[in-house]
Amino acid sequence: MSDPSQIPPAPPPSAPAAPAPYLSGLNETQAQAVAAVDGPVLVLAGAGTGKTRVLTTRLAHILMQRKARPWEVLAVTFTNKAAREMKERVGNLVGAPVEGWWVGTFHAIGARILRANAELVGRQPNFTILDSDDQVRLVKQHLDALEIDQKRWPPRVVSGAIQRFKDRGLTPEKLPEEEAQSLCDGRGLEIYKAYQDRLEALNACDFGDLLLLCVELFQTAPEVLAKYQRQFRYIMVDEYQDTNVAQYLWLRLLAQAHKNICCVGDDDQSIYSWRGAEVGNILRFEKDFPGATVVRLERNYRSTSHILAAASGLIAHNDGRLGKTLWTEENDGDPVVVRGVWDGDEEARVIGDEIESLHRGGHKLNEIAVLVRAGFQTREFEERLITLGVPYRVVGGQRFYERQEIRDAIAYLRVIAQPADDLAFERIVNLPKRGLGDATMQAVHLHARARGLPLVAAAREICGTDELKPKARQTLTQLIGDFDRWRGLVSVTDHIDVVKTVLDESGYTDMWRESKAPEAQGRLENLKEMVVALEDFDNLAGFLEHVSLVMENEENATDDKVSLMTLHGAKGLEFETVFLPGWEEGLFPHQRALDEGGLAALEEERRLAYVGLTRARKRAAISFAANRRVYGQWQTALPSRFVEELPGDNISRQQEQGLYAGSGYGGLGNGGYDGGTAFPGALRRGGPRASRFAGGGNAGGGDWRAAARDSTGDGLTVGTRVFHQKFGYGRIKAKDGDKLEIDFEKAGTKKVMGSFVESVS
DNA sequence: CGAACTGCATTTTTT
DNA sequence: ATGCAGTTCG
Repeated sequence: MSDPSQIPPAPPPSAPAAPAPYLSGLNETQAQAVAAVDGPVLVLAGAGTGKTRVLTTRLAHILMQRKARPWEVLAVTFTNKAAREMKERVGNLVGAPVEGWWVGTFHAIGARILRANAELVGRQPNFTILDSDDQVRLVKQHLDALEIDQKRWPPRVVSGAIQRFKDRGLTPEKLPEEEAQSLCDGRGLEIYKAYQDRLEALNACDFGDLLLLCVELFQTAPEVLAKYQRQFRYIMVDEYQDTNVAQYLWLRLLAQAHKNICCVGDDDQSIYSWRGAEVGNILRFEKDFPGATVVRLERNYRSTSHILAAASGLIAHNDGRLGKTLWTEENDGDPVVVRGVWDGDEEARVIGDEIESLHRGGHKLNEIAVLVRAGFQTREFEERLITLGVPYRVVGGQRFYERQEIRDAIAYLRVIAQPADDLAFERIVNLPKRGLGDATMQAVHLHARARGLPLVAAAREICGTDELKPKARQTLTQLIGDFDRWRGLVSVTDHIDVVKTVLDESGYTDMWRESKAPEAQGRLENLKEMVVALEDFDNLAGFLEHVSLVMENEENATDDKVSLMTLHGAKGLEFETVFLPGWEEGLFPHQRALDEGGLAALEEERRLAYVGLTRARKRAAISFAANRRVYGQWQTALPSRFVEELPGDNISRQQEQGLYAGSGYGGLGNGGYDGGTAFPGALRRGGPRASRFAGGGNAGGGDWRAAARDSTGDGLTVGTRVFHQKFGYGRIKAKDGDKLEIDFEKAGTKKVMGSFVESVS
């Protein structure tokens, strides 16, 4: 085990005596994390503390000190982006691209190991990797076959459940009875098993299998495990807080021999429990790896102290943290702006105006982000920014390889590369329309089941019989002949030409060319783009592997645009200015989290808030609206509890926009809306509904939070008859602090804040 | 086989 | 409100 006080570590005799240049500029704890090369290490890296720098420097250090040769180093990430960045940065530190080391996502590395040992887990090395769409379709087929009510058990849900089993390392054999019972009315195990069997028959793996089958492989073939254990002298893991149980098992098995495993993560940024991530993995690290060195990176290089303190104050409301105290030497900067606005329109308007004025002042749009809780929230900002003519991009929409035409094209390639790929075959057998409809396919399916063959093989056989109508038989024979011919091309022709030929001769391109659909042109262009993308690969197989594992959007981040994205999407990024709209109870924290997940879910929402705030370098502005249209209905909203959890010293409520007056809305005049004082030019543009709010006054001044507190104990008890500016008269049904549930005579039951109503009887 | 209709849900996302 | 998916009718 290395001594953390060695900074830099004493180099071995063969290395140069002077401290390596790549180590300069690290702070003390960072250097500690880099130097602690042997034995288990946990690096708790707070937001903005130079995590990636530590990770890459540590890797470079291991390589430069000749502690290991490149292929003895394993570095795992979650996203391809992170893997790419790591490769690039380590290459820069070392001074040349590093060849031969194992860097990649869990899934990519899992796939690599599985391909090398496929036959040990019932697959062939060229197995297909199914994406989530395929998974759902496959599950649907089984639900059909087992006659399970798909209203009660939608394929998406069942597929998700199976994925979650796999995340937790649960093979069908290990699935606890009650888990199996609770899925598909007791037939959960049946369907899980059937699904797994089908994957094997298809020579396919889903994403979960890439890890779970690896774990199985390691457990059933000790000599294979031993080989990898010996090989990987040093293992590094990024974003450890996001690992699921399967990944944890996978890592633990691999690290067993040398125990040189370094996990980097931040429990406070764990926001993916809903997709199987186990914060427990990072919380338990020291128990799992006794004698582990734990290094806390607490010096933040990103944010001003106000932003940092606001974020720290917020996250301090969570229990069960490993605990870090972030600090910075940055200036105070501006306090975090907290702004209450009348409704969602106004929120978008205010933020839009502010973006515009920052831009006029020379602020890069690239350095501005609007981070929302849920995807649909980007819409109002889009509309506003379009009106203002401010360029923006919505990060994280539909991905290129998920588009219909791309998936169709890929299905053709999959059938060629992998004749047993039934899913791909079914997708394109009648695309473009060839007259191979349900009747034909039913016959093929029947035959396939009877003979235990993949669909293409069954189709080939059935064409030799007179089972099909002559026309269908002829078409199917021709299609299979085409497949054979295209397959023959692969070995003799450039793969790009193969793809062009396939798209051409199959009639697929023509199908879109002749289509009158408005989006047809765009689809054709996407297909062209895909062909261009092929140039980066040596062969079809390589391309298909890329497509299944490296699906990503090629965003040209070079254009100067405002980023609109979800809080989840923002993790790992930073911006000079960050807007955080929609901090309202029910939206953020999200109602679903409050209803279903209990305290754990609330804490995860809080971590999400923490992630959002810590994205900001210089400016952060939180906002919440008193009224918001939800599913086409106006609803009042209470400020998020997270707003109240922010330390008062680090926030500033913008007086001039303060629509939450100290006295509440009751009794204020019925004069027209005054447009506010900060943005006099911005006229209310809302629909007819908006005018109903025109009575909302702006008393200015006052602390709305104080108002909220004061509102308790002022006669608003259950049963009291009250008046609300928007909803009219009603009676208090329930009370929780200053939050009231009121049965309104006209508007029905609503939750409102006490300061919004006045007692009337 | 395609168009129109109905009903329904609508957090977060990577591989 | 809206969009999507599944179903039903022409």
